[in-house]
Amino acid sequence: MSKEITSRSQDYSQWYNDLVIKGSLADYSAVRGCMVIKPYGYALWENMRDALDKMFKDTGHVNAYFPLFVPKSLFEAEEKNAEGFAKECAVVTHYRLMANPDKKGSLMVDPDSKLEEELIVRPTSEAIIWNTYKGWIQSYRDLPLLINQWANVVRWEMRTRLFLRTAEFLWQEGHTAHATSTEAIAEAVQMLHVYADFAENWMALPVIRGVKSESERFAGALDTYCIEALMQDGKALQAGTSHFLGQNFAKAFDVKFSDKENKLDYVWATSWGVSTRLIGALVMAHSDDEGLVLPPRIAPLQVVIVPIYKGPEQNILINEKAAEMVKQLKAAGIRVKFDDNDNNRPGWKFAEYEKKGVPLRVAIGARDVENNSVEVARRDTREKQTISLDGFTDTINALLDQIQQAMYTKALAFRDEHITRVDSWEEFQSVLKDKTGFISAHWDGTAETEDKIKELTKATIRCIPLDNPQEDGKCILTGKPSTQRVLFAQAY
RNA sequence: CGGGGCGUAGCGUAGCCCGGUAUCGCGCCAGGUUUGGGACCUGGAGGCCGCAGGUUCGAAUCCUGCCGCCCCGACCA
Repeated sequence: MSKEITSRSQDYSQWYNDLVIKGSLADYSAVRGCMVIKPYGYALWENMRDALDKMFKDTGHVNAYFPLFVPKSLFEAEEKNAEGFAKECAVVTHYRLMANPDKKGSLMVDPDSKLEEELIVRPTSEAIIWNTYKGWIQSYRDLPLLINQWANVVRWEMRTRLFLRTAEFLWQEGHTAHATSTEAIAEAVQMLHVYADFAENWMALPVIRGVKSESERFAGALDTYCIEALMQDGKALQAGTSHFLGQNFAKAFDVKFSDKENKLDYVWATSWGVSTRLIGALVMAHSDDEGLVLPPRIAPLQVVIVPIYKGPEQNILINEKAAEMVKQLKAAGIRVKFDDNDNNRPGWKFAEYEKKGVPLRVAIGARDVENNSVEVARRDTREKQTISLDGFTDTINALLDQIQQAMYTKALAFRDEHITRVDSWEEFQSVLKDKTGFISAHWDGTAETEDKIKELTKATIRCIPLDNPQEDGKCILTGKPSTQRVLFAQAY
């Protein structure tokens, strides 16, 4: 990692934007606060989506789709939820345009097309979904209801950043209904572990599993479980959340079921989601100054083969060899591209695929064909080695596994180095300022103290880790008694 | 909504203070030589200098208004 990104300079924003844009993941769009996800970035998202989707299905969930628009009356039904999102909603008030009589060639909203009831563009779908579930659930036999949807949502943020906080983003949201509180909590926790599993094993991104403090909790939830990751600049990023919603939404939308004893009760709910923000996490956790570094398991391209030749004879010879390699790799399920584009020279291609974070680059030239070998360069370490074409596919597979593992190990080491146990307020401030990262410290458990710390340092409680060891201590700020340490950090 | 910065070719920019036919790089097009770490040569295309108004013989440059973008705050379950 370079000095540029270890310090929290003002250039960090620029560094991040360059990675995303020059890595061909996404770009700013003509719509304020919204981004265009480019084909390469979308292919990455598809790989992430497919892996997650399989994990959801393996845990018994099915996919469905609900409307983009939420009538205001439904939106406001769950009071806390509505209040939490009210300040960032896009609202549809009219359904028609007309020619502007005062300005030729321009359109205006037709005042006669005003909607009787405004439609909220979903910032999240609890309301519309629970209104639907009301008609689907009568008996304990209808439970549990385990549904996920892949969708876009809109949150009208004042300031946006590519992937991390855009006005519109893609995500999945699971919404489940259960007969008992215990079962719903188990579901919320299970999905948290699914997310953590995905982050660690697919994205090579170590995360801390925890629960949010009351003031950081999802609006309308009784508990918010979360995974928290650490970025290379020492700031934390909430990478996924899973909420135990209690009976709040069931009560707001009157969703009751008869149990085995024919007693009526409200159902218990969860919701959980991860978004394209994960791509931002990926970029900030692994990239270096040469560009993106993508973990092999989700990289759109795992291997790129670059031919190096002088003259058409060599070209033909190398192309034949490369075609053979591509065939072998594809047969082994490896995502490979042979870049035989003659417009760009090898050096240009090397740099290009490094920016895009392709895990392995294979260079093949005349001398390689002669030696029955190729040169392989790892993106994560930038090491090059010459390998034999005998057992080529196995070697590549092994290298991809090694890269996946090494990226995780490296990120984990960085993360662990940046969890600091702190017992004094002075140290708390100096660690935040100089070392950055997570701080494990005692807290008196009050929202007032949490607010005060945020005001003084911009650090918030990221989570209370699951299975957090209990120990007596004194609050870092107030000195009041505390029973456990919690994790603080400045966050995205 | 406050504070700062910026709008000049597809992208990145110089010129603005001190007014006089818009600079350079990348990219693009054509041809050729090249190809083991972002090649080179030659030729070429591409501009309402953010928009509107004003001052002036003359405005990218000065003045006024507007619009847009970026950064820092506020905001971000």
